[in-house]
Amino acid sequence: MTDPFDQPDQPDDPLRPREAEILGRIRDTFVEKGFDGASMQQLARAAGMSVGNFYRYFPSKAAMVKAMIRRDLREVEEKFAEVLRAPDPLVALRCGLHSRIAEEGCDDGTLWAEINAAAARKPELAAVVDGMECCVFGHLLTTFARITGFGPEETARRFTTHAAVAVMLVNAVALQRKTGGAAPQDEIVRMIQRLTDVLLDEVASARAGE
Amino acid sequence: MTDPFDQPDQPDDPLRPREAEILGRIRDTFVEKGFDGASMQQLARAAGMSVGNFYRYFPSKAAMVKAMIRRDLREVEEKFAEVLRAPDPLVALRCGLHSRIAEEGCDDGTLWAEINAAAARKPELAAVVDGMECCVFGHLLTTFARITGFGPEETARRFTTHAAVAVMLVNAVALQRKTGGAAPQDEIVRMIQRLTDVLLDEVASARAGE
DNA sequence: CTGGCGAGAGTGAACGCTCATTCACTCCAT
DNA sequence: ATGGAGTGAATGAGCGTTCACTCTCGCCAG
Repeated sequence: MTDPFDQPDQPDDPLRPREAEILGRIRDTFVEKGFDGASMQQLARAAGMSVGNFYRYFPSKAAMVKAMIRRDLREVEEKFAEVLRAPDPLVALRCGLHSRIAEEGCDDGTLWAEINAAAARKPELAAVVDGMECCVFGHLLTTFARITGFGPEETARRFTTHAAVAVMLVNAVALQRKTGGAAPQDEIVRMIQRLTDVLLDEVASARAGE
Repeated sequence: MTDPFDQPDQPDDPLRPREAEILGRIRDTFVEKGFDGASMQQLARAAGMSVGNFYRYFPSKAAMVKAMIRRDLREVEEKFAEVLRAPDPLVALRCGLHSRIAEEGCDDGTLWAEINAAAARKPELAAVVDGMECCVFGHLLTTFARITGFGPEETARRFTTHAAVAVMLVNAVALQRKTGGAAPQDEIVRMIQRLTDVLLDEVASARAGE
């Protein structure tokens, strides 16, 4: 637990291609077996290599999850950058949220549920997850600021809760297990999208100087 | 996996007091270590007894979770019965949902996240969780029917999605890990309550014969 | 009153197994 | 020949599960 290898925690380390490839290969194993359930030998086999060699790339399960989260975060940041570049950020954000909610149905959700559950008891994971959420928060608030015309601190004062709840809604869809068929998935998606619209409308209707 | 001991799966078996007491003692261990993370010897120690004796009460971890879920379900059914007895079921339901959302902050959430993650890969658990959700669904729809005056099948046709999303919102609050302080918990709670109100208002505004 | 008996609660060492982690080793391109 | 990539047997800790055992009652025959 002393983690002497943990120094290269620079948020900008570029995740070399080999690591990324391995991450892609072991994903399914994590989804199927869970964080505690997946053994290092199973993960190594899934990655197509021996245990010993596997340790050269990821010294622990936590390290893998960290890498996964960092990779996902990178994608999300890309999306936010696009939104800010768009001519109408409100429309772009709404559209981005909608498609994120619609996509989230796949087993991304299972993986995320697993990571969240694991984070609840491994503090080092919790730190990474918190870092990610905090970062998403920041981007969301920046976008809100652009939309409303408020300054950063005024935006934070008014809309931090909106941002938090928006994140929760996206997570909620992701975490939803496939219910036996009680309600059709696409209708649920549409309704959640409508609820996010309620939040965005509140933000948009508070434009500065109106 | 043959589960010959599983016959007493009658949904109405009364969960004898000793089992209930043990459940109360091991709860925290499950919360701290997770489903796979908590070992039988740890759980037995938490229950204040030896491993051997522990097996006399719960032949597997899944059995414990089943018992926990059944106990929770019993409480929820009690609440729904109250709502239906109330003079104005809409008000009672709204109030019940609100307080459920407000209470859900404690580590109930962690436990539920754990159970959900575990259910994603242990089919026998998934069955129990599905059973519970399905049951909650049913009660919610019954209440909706009472509120609107529609028949059961018409209510289901119109409002199954509303029920599903309401359940999701409650879960979302429960699953929320304590974020470092990005947004104050009570404001988030209030906003989620407002979103459930959006759903309930839609249901209520569709009263039959208006 | 008493002695013995059986049932239920409780014990913890022991079994076979899987796990995370290490390490002496081999390849092979440079 | 050097060093990075890769191997897989070995180690020891910890796991779920079992089982032979003890302890403590209440009960009834004598």
